[in-house]
Amino acid sequence: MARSSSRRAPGSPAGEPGNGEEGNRRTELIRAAARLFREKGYDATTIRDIANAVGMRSGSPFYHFKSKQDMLRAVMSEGLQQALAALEEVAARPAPPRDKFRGLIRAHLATILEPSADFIPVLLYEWRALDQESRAEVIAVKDRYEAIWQNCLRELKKAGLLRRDGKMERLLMFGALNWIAQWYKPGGGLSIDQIADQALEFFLCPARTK
Amino acid sequence: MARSSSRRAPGSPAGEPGNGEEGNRRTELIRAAARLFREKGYDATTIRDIANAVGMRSGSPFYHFKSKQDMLRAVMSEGLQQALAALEEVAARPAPPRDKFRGLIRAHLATILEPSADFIPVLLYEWRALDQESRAEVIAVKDRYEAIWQNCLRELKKAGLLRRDGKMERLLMFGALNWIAQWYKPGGGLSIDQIADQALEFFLCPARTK
DNA sequence: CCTACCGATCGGTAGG
DNA sequence: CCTACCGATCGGTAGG
Repeated sequence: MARSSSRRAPGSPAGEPGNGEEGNRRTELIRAAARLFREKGYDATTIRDIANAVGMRSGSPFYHFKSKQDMLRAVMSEGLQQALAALEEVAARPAPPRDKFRGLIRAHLATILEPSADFIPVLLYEWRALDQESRAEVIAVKDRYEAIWQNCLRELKKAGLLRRDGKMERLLMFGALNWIAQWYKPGGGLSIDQIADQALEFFLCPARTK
Repeated sequence: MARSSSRRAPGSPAGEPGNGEEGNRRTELIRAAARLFREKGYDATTIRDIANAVGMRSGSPFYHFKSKQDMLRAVMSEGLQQALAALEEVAARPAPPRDKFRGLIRAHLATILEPSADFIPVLLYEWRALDQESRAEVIAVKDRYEAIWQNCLRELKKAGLLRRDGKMERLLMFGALNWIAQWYKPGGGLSIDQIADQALEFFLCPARTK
């Protein structure tokens, strides 16, 4: 029952009357937590940091979350669900393998590189801070996320655009893409789409790349 | 002056008489710190954890290091210097571009995957925990480490084994390789050399890969 | 390198 | 959602 508040659209404006208020405060807290967890790490972020970021006092976040761990779980779980939804939308659109692959790369890079897209970087780099019990919930969604990629790799191989389509290749690609979050600065030299194109060219076989 | 103790060989046995004792205790502390920083993160690791790991009481590490930050700096800085030495040894041996590239990959993977090789993973994943003042010292060594790779990429391109040899390609490769530290479990299915060969095949152009 | 300790800060709670 | 607070723990130090 307490979970049903997460059904509300996360981006809806705060000015509206009715039961939207509570969900908006919760969403504000999750966003602030995601940003701080990414910038300073889970352990270096205090409840007081998060509360201050949304104009609350130190005890008040516990009205919305039962613990700091629960905030981390929410950041990772809800962030990954949004990322999966975006990826599924791309995967559902019919397209040749190479175009679909580029779409997946773009969606993934948007998820980890766009300003205020802190959720998945937190998932990637704060995983060990998540309690053992909460991990299964996230892993279940991650499996679906990875399956979409593995399907795409299979199609690419069938089309002769990739030499191997094993788990190893998927992990090498994920590493290359996820690492970008470590050095990319928004507003720098390259746009997300330009980076996506360069990664695409790096991953695929040159013979039929055009 | 205080730094001169780091000249001592880090692996020398502890049983010997003379001035070797102090350096060995310091080395034990750095190793324990590296392992704990990697497992739990810098902020989640306490001085007491590190002291206990080598059989000391909580105040004693401060006889060897002036602060917890100083231990992190030592882990990163001395770890990277060792990694650079290993990489330079490979780079100095004359070999065709493809073989040299495989040698670099193997050296790098050994540095991040071998049991008790915790130093560079700490450098990679705890960077933000390092004080601003200590970063320059590490960056200077990192620049030399990266220059070796960039040189090798240039030779690979000249030999027609690589399409592009820019900074972007180096970063994509580093990401793919460094990410392996996130999922690799020693004693699992693949050896480090087998992983190196698969990565090599993934990175290079297929036409002349054999 | 140990004993004994300190000030600061942390996650979390009671009661409203 | 705030006020006021608590027990626990932390990095670090003095003195030996």
